[in-house]
Amino acid sequence: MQIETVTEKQRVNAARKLKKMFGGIDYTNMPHCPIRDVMAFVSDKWSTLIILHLGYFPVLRFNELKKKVFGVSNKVLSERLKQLEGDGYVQRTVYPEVPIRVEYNLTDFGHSYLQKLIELTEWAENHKNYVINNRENFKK
Amino acid sequence: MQIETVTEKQRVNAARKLKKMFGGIDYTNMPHCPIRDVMAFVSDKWSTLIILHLGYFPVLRFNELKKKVFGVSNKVLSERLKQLEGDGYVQRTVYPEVPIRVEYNLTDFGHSYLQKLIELTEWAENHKNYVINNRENFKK
DNA sequence: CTGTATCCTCTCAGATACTG
DNA sequence: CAGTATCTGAGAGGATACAG
Repeated sequence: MQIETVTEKQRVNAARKLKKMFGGIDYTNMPHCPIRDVMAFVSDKWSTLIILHLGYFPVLRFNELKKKVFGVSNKVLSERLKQLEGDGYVQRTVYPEVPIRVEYNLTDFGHSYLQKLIELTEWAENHKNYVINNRENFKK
Repeated sequence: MQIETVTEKQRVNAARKLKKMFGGIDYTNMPHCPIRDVMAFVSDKWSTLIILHLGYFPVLRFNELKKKVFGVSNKVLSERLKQLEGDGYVQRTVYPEVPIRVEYNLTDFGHSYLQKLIELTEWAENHKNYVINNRENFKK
């Protein structure tokens, strides 16, 4: 697979942004690092899967999500949905019928995040084989 | 904080990409989902921190990394570096001096990934306060 | 200096049963 | 249907000591 070259201009730009990110960090006294908070929140497998699925299926109910997001347990799905709702990514709508019906969909903010997530997923898809290849050769 | 609006065009585009991603998925028989593999590999806290640091400091030795990537243990740092090397993100160079010197730096592929990571981190930085705000209000 | 080996803790998540 | 409650196990990761 061909790896697209990162141009000099891109690298300079990256360096500038990194400097902005790292600039204020004091390694000797760092109760919590902003970058770290941010990465922790991005890096939850189930949350990202939930958001991607709600991107593809605009509205889903609890048990529909449970089927789509294969392998997730009641507990974790419930926890993550509450968290995603609390953070503003997901809207939860209750229809007080019998039996009760609850629908989930992305908010505008959720869609904004979805864009980033798709970009990342695309990148990963495109380079998956390259990584797998490397990994195989490295073992030898 | 102002959330930038996701345009209709962007949403349509996202839907198209999601369709491509989700299109081939059979929920009834899915030993492993490609999206999932991909997300798992993206979503390791220590790996992302290592890559971001190697983006900012072009070359780092083992113990330097250990100081910068605050809180990481020998074991985990060593594991992740081996993995990142094996996958092709990081180059490891040994100088057989006494005492031995080992240097780590990003490969071109690593820089390509770094670009994506920075974009994501920037997004997260920009929306951090919005999320924290939501979270506070949700508790009430 | 750059790791590896070992042990040990402790969280997270899966399974199951149950409730409004 | 949409979750909550409880229990349990696996496994990730921290601390420490040690090796090349």
